[in-house]
Amino acid sequence: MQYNFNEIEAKWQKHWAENQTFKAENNSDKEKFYVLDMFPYPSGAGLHVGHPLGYIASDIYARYKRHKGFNVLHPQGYDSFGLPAEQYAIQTGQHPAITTAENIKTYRRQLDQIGFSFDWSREVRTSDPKYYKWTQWIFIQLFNSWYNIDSDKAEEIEALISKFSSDGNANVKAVCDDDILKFSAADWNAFSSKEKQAILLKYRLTFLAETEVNWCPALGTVLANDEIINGVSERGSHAVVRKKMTQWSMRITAYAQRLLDGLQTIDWPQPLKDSQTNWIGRSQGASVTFYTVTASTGENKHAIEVFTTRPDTIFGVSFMTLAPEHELVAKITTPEQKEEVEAYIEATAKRSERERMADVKTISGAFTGAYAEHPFSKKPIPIWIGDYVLAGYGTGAVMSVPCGDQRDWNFAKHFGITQAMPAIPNIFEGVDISEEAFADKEKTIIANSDFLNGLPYKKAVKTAIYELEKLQQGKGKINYRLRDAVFSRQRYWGEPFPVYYVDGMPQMIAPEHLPIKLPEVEKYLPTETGEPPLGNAKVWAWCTEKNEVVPNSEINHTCTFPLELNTMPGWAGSSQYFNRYMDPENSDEIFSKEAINYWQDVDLYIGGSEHATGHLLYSRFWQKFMFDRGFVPKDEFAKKLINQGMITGTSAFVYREEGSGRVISKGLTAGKKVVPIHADVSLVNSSDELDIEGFKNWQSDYKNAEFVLEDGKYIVGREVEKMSKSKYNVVNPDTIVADYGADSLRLYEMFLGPLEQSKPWNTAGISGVHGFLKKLWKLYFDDEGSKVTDAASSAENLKTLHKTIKKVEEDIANFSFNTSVSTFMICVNELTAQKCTSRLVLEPLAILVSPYAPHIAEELWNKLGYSQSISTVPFPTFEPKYLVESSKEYPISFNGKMKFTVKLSLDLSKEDIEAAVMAHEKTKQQLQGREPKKVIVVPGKIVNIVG
RNA sequence: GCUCGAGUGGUGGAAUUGGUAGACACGUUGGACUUAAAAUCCAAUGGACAUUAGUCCGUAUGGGUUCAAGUCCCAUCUCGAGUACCA
Repeated sequence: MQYNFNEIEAKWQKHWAENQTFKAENNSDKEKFYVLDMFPYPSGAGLHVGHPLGYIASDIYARYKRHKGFNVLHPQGYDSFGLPAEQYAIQTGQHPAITTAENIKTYRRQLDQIGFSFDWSREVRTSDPKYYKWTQWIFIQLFNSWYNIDSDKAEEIEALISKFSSDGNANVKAVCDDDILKFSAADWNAFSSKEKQAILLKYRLTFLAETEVNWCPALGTVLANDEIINGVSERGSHAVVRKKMTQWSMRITAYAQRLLDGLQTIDWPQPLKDSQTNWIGRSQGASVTFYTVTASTGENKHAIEVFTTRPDTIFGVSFMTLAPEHELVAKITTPEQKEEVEAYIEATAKRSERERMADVKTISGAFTGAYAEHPFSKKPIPIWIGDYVLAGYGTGAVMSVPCGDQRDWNFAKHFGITQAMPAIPNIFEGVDISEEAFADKEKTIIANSDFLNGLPYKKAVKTAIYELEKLQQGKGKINYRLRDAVFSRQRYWGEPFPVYYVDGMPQMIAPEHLPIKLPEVEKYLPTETGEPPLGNAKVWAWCTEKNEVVPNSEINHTCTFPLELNTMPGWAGSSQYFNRYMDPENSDEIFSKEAINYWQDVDLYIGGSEHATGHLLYSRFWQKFMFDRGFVPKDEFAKKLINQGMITGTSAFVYREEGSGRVISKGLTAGKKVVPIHADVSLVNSSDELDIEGFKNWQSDYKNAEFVLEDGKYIVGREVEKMSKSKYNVVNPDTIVADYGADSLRLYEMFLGPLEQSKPWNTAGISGVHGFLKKLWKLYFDDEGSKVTDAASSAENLKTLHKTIKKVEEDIANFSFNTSVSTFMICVNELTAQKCTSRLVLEPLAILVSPYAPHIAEELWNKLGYSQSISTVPFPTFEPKYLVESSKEYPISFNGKMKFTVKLSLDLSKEDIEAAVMAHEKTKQQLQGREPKKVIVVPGKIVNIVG
């Protein structure tokens, strides 16, 4: 009987689908286990071999947990809103929903043929109105919440309103906009409805704000910082400019500290935690207020607030620097300096992000002519502007301490010739600052600083803050780099907001009327007036009487109002999808209490590290919000997370000689001017030899090109790059599944190397795992049929089996799937050599292999006489008694170098071992009469003879 | 620049708390079977020297700790990922 993988795999995939083998129940006596993959964006290119890597790993884990008796939730779905489908729609006019549905079909077919144990009955698609109804619902919950600093959590806005009407806002401590005026209860009650709404908007967790955004004219959309790579859009590499816009924003900053603290409670990779920590960017210091001094005219003093991590260096301040965009610049600049300052501001505004990044060495700035007063010495300090100070961080102003900060030092040196720039004062004891600033805060004490003299860093910080507080010119402060997240996108293919506008004020549509479905539009581009694509919709108004979307022509601003034209960003749909899987068909609630209380949270989440500061941070934010409001029982959504590494492609290159146009084999290119050109990897064999005819047919430009060969062959160059269509290095899983089977693909992807490591794809080695599956098959069958007997298993058989059980369980616990594949190979090699046919060994072996190669395992199980699926059969139990050894091959080392081994009983004492080894003939030979200085004996491990 | 990770045969990689470096595969070479090929099976395979026995050298580089270092410490180099003037 042959191992016919195509037939077997099709048979079992059909069986699993028909019997809903992997359907998870929301109530069970079994313990729950939730294994989650990052759901894919269904792109038009389909899956390549890199995509399934994480899915195979999580599938092995999920299947293993089923064998261990858990009720496993292992869902899959699609993150199906996104820019590519929209861009395709713009180009072709094809509705993104159609493209998306087609792509999903391809993905589903490709996923199915790999034999994943997904519970497809729970599939979600973020672009499905049944799903995004709940994304809209969460948005409404955020809108109806504010962050109470006293209780340190989000609370209902109703509670805030009743506080306002009874006490005003004086005692409310909230995370909110910072331009809120104080009002009493009487004031509040006297406000108009619109005034009240405007004030509440400053408190809500999702709110409208005028924000400076990254505007990409080519895409007609705003991009998040993490969607911009090297100053251009991640997708399409279009130019990006800064622009002010009214946007929906999410008050993620309210959660900055809790997002940091929560990292301590979850088992996520350290590099990922580090990158979230850096992204949140907590820094502890002080805010200090400086007042401008005005010359004779006696104008108003202006307050300039700065944030500093070094209040201890307050006496080292020799000038101040404001961001060119700082609002005070225009107010304080003197008439004499006006021209220079304005010229500088204009020049900075012109510099694109890209230019600023490419050129960080250039120091530029301008003097405003204004001075501030030092809070303690009362001396005047010149106020400069410079683009090294960022408007978006801190207060957009810094107190410059050139002796303690290199950028301030550079700035002061650069402008040292102007009269406005004072000489650099040194406030550090015994430190030379003539060549560079001294930023090491621990290694000195403060000098030339009045009451701070002689104090080390920590004490000086405390004292400085204490004195600033006395003057009411400063206080200790914690600053975060994290900024509120912009939540509006000027796109078509995203979730519409459940928002309409009455008199310019946003109103939420009541949850019972959700979902608000995306309207049809003729064009997917922004409108000619610069409005988002939904501005093209003809039926996009909200009637408050009918409670439905009606044609725009009915807008009368009394009962029918315009709807929001922006849509939500990509991360909206992915920030709670893991909870929706728990109860995806529920149309009354986002999920039932029973479902969320049963499943609780994700036990294992596998996905790429590129989501570290996007999806994974936003999801944690929404989860904490959902927790505060009592919707979920856990404030972290995933206990454990594993980052799978990227599978890179091995690109192939041919070399075209400049001038002649000849295509030269790699070995002959030395000393010639050649341009490397990507060749499709399918045209190259495993010895790097190019199929020249194939290449000519593929690239007709080279139809008549002359190919210069070495030894009669054209050898291509190889380079490891990210797998991508444009690099012609994509390997499709379909052909591998057709040629070797899904089980081979699964084993091979695991066998390639550690899960978390990135590694190049190379199909050459797949014959190894395929050969293993054939050998496995042959343990059970020969040409006549089944070989399995009821014969007793030998001690040797059992030793092999239990060694394997032990190792595989350890490997799964460590996500070390590559080594368990090796272990299986060793096991099968040994059992083959032992001619093992015992059912007592071969049955457990089939179960062991089942999580990794489920199709062959099902078939073997079936042929062993069982009618049920192998998928929930208990995992074999490791029994140490089969591995007990009575003796050991001791490695005998001389001065740490292993020379030979001696087989000795493990019962021997240290002294016995030493005596046995010393008496050994080879020992005498090694020592050649010398007397050893020392003999190290580690029973069970090693003997080392020194001397 | 900063943060994190990694450097082991021709290749992918293994070595769980310091204790036999190179498991398991791929590739290569030789052999068996075959008219031939595929498939399958057997043997060899880190390098150098040595007919055999064996000797020496080997985990990016240079030091160190230790009876013993791929593993621990210090310094350096290279590569990868993230981040971008964060006051």
